[in-house]
Amino acid sequence: MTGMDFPENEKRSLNFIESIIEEDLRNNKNESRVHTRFPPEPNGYLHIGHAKSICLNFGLADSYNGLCNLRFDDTNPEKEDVEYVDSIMEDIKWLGFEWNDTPYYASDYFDQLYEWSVQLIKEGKAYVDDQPQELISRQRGVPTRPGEESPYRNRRIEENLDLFERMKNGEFPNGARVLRAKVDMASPNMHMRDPVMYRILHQEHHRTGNKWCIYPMYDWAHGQSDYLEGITHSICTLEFEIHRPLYDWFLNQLVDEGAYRPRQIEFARLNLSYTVMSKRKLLELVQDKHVKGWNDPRMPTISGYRRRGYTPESIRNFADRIGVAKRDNVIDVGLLEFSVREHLNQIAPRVFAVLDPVKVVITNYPEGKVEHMVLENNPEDTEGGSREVPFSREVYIERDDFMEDPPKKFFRMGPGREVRLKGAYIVKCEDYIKDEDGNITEIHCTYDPESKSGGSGASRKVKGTLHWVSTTHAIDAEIRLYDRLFMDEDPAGHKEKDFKEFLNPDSLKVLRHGKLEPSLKTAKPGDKFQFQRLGYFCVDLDSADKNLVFNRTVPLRDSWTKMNK
RNA sequence: UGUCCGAUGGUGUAAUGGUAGCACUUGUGAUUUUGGUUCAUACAGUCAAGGUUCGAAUCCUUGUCGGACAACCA
Repeated sequence: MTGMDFPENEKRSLNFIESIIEEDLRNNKNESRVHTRFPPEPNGYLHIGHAKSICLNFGLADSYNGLCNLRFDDTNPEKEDVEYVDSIMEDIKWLGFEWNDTPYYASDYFDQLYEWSVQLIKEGKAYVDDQPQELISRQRGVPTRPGEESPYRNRRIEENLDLFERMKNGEFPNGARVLRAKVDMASPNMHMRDPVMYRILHQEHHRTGNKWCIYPMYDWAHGQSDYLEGITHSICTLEFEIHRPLYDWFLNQLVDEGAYRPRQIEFARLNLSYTVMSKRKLLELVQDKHVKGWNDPRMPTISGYRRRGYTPESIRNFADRIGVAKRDNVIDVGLLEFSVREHLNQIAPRVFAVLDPVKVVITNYPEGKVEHMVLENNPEDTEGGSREVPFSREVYIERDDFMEDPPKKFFRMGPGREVRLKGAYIVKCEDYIKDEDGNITEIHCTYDPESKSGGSGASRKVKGTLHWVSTTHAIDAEIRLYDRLFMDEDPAGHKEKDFKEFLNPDSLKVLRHGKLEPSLKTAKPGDKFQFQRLGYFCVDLDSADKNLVFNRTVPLRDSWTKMNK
């Protein structure tokens, strides 16, 4: 793996999974191998929650010189699709990870799983149940009381064998029969009450086509897949904790005591404030066209963040910061944004862009004169170089940067005040013009020729510094200021409500006439910039008219707005 | 009145019987050609009650609170 930005010398303490692994290593368990896996179901795009799991699984394999498989958990053809398979592989690569060997698929094990099922039937540990779903569910009962055994539970082995084969051969319709493991109907753990191993599903599979019409359930497929791949540490989220006894039960039926076997370890999934991360809900947003696709920049998907301008490094650093534990958590989305700013601050060139322009005329600056001001691209990057920005008699500044009657703590332009136009001159506001509605249409300034940046008189200090764009040289661009899409502060708390009530109506604002400095003319899709005082922006490309379009990745940290609250 | 899991500053996460540390947030200050960045500094924590121990966030007991589990989803 490449590009992890952790200082080598920094001593990192172990999280609880690392502690478990190190103990296994000390005990020489499984020949001291470390082999993890990332097992998404290809039924949606990866989101920021998956990023945590990816960083964990691939990161662990990396730090213990082990391997990490990518395995598609494709046991339910009703929801799955190759589009998702492809996007998942793309997103993992983009995050900077490489999976062991080739991608693996649970569907590659359908034959082996079938064979093992036959073996369990022969051993009297599995049976075919003819009852309808509702009845089976009712017999399972409630967690506080023992369940009731199915009348088919003690069916003859030969009959089970025959029925199971006929299930496989397609002799029965969907839902007619299931194969169940004979575990314990009285177990306080509902998952142990004779769980379903196979259901009948006459449904084409995106990889096995029409070969199968019975498909294994998660519990019957997952641990066995881990075993077949030589996984040592099967790391999953907390909701599978209660499945672990069943995970172990199945393995115990197939594997001798003391032999190699995988071990399931659970951690708390990521919850992000203001962010909905349920695949079901995200799918609904896509299908109902609230967003333009899974990679809409407002989506908390990996591909959405990528398009919005997040970097893989920042997401990996975020994953490292939030840590791993078993306690339920809600991480402030501000921490993700901090991680993004932190990285973008190092790599993104500063440029001038004016989103809400008002014209400034420098009355004592010669008409027609143009000076090319030299500006540092990035003060955080000594090798970032510099560029020339044309300056002339008329420039745009941000409407917010002028106040007719400014309060004391406002450092920017106001009548009679002096400010510096960054990289150029100190100007003084002499006058301004308003239209009949009271809107300011033009500001008149004079400039101090001695104050040119880099010149002998440049040391004079003024309170404020403004960004600007020469009116005759400015280029236009569409600039999208994305806001948080979801208002859902506690995703877990509102699960019964329609989450769409929490959609933020301001989540997409388009400013069609941003004025940009001319160097941006050559910007390419994916290029990232800091628009001074406005935030970090990433070039999207509007496929329709090839106009320059910028997505705001994240606003700057803004203490000015805080001061005014 | 089931089983399993969890509980450390506002939010997260370390300390594995021996100094409760780190990050984000927040406050203050310094630097600054953007009020950003950077740096310094401050505030703030072991759910409760017992027990074991020279010593407990850590081990034990009880309680409280929170989460997960009753799909032919994963």
